[in-house]
Amino acid sequence: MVQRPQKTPRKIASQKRSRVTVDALVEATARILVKDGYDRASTNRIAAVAGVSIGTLYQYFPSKEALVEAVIERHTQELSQVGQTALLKVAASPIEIALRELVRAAIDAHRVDPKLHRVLAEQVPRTGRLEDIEAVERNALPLFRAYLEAHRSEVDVADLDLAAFILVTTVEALTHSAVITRPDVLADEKADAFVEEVTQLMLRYLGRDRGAKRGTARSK
Amino acid sequence: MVQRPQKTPRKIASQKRSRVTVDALVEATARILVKDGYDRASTNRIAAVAGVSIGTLYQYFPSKEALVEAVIERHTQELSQVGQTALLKVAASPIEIALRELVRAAIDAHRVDPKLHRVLAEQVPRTGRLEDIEAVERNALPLFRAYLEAHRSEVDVADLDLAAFILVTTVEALTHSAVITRPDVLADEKADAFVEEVTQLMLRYLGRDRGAKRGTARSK
DNA sequence: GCAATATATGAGCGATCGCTCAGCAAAAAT
DNA sequence: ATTTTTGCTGAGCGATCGCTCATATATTGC
Repeated sequence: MVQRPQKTPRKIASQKRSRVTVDALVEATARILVKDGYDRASTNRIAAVAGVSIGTLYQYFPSKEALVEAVIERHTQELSQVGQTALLKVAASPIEIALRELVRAAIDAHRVDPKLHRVLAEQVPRTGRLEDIEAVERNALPLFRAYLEAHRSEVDVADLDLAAFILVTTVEALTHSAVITRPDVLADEKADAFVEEVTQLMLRYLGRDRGAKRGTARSK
Repeated sequence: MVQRPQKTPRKIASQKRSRVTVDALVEATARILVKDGYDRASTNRIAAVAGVSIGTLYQYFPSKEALVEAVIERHTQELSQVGQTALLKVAASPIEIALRELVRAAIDAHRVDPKLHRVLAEQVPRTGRLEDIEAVERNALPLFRAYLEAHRSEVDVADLDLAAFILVTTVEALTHSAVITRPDVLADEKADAFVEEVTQLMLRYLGRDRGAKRGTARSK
């Protein structure tokens, strides 16, 4: 259990057969993480579920951490993809339109694989190379900042960096919390209200939509 | 390593001597968590640092999880204390004053023991009884909701529950992120600007301070 | 076909872990 | 003073873990 494993894999998958093996290992890791949690996700078990021997596992992943990192990498890519696609789509739209779409996208992203997302967020110790899962935010922040910059005239804030940080952090936290611990606020009829509230939170902060009539078309 | 330990301690500290022991164990656990991380925080090591035998440890804590839970409990209490005190202090103040104070309090709370806070947030697997560290939020939410309710006339939102959830989650996420991953935004000169931005985010959302002059007295 | 290379196997090592238990020591009750 | 209760000790058990390595099997290049 002492951690003095390699830092790099001994081999890199080159033939098709081995690429299949690598995929199976990553997929098995994800499945076990979801089903049994991080602590019970032993490398022996992962190899067994992937249908390969433990030795094979260590051909391509130098440590358990590397395996989990691959899962995080894959998951993060999927999330970021949703976000980037959404940002591209609304790049030319005014903030009133764009922010609403981005909030929707953030929720969609968290729904890609919520169970895995939860495990990664709650159980995987962030250590070494996976210091923070919030790599998604790191990806999203500069992109969103660029959007704000392009729409500078619609936006009334002193510090764009700070504003981008605040908004990205806020949206991530709210969608995360909603998906993970408050599924009720995302139930069918209520989901729109939630999107609307978060959108308003952002719009008003940016100095738009001030004094808009409120309390209409929102229930409870 | 199989997890079939007791669920309750065999003994409960009754004499002063043993209460000292219990304190030492909790304190040692916190110190080791900070210094070595969760994985290396073994019960044997904890007992050694606390200066008691491993057997004694298991007199008062049925499992490693119970020990960590005690640390979380203690830490959570301290945080909640800061929040509750602040809320009491501003209970009668208008939201323009109160929210700013609450933001400050949230930052202060996260500064109580940031290193421990970080370890608890990032490394401790949330499993079993410690499903979510965000118990702080669970404590804060009803209190803050009550404050909003008492100031209903100053607030223009349709759904108080939803608004309270959004604001509490947002403030927690922003102060957490700032303290943990962006200490730069809390540097001396900039801290006030950060407080101000977060306060404005909340105030504007609640329908106050619309159309206020911005871009003054804030730098960069 | 045959060597060379790439891939896969799995028994098992060394380390560590969480935890138990039989016995001893101090404190409280009698 | 003696018994009873409470607190403390630590060697070591059983389990599991991450991981290595000697060996075997596919695949590729010639």
